[in-house]
Amino acid sequence: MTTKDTYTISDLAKEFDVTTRTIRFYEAEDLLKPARRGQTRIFSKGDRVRLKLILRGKRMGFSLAETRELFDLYDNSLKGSEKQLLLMLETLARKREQIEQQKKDIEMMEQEMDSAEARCRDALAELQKKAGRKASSSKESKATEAG
Amino acid sequence: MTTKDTYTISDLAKEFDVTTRTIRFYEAEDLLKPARRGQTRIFSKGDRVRLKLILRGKRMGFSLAETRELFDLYDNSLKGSEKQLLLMLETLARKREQIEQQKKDIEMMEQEMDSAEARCRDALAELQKKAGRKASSSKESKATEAG
DNA sequence: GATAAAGTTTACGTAAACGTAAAGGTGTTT
DNA sequence: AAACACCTTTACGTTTACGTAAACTTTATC
Repeated sequence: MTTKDTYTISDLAKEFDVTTRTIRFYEAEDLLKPARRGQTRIFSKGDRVRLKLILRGKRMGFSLAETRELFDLYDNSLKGSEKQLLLMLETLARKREQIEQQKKDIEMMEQEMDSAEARCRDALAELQKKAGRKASSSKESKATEAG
Repeated sequence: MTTKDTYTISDLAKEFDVTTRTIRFYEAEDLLKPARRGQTRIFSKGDRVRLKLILRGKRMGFSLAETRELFDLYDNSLKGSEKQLLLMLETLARKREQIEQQKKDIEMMEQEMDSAEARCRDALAELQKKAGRKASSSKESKATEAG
């Protein structure tokens, strides 16, 4: 085998930098369904992937309910009646719109961060110019130009 | 003037589909600082932009605290000591990393949605093929091919 | 076989982000 | 001036997503 194929709760907690409480909470919310050996939870590779997806959802601003909805989509994309499948396609379409909005949001935020950073660097340069004049009036001065 | 240049609280609430309670909450959290005429809040164009930014932050999964931090960056990008400005640049860099991660997250999620949608459509086609056979055995059948 | 380390359940606590309701001021329109 | 719409503050309630602590069992190790 390439890697381990089962994990303890603290294995995953360490790997993904969450607490065991968090992982147990996700199980209580039916987002994870680890096997048991006696009382002890045993996580499979699939469980590990699930956890990774939950945390990705969090980074994207999804609630656990939304992530659960996505899991249902993935899990049931082969089952269900025609009506169910059509509903799923609609849900997928809505999620796609949401993602498209996020992309726009990200673009705009990047532009604003660019401009904030530019202003910030200008202000810094200004400060250093003043400091430079002060230094040259008391001692020596270096080149004014910067690469 | 091109558009209105002041707004009531319910103007903004309607435009952005939030409650007035939400807007008042943002003011209490110092994310908005509307003017007052007597007791009544009067929102400027700047306030309106702020609100838009807050809601964009929400869509991106930012907490109000994170959004406030960004506001501070924008507002203070021209002020502060050299040390402060350098700290701001670091904060900006961290935000950029966060955004980069989000882009990756979005890409992967899109791939998964593609595959979920494909499976979904396959399952649908399968169902319709069966329905087609059933129909043809009792009555007539239409073309099997789909555009 | 003691004891420490990691696992478990149960249960109360908490921060964030509002919802909801009460009680009242302002203003305008019929 | 009565009624209605919209504004305000104050304050307690609610949901989500865990944190924290207590009490207990199972597993590893010396």
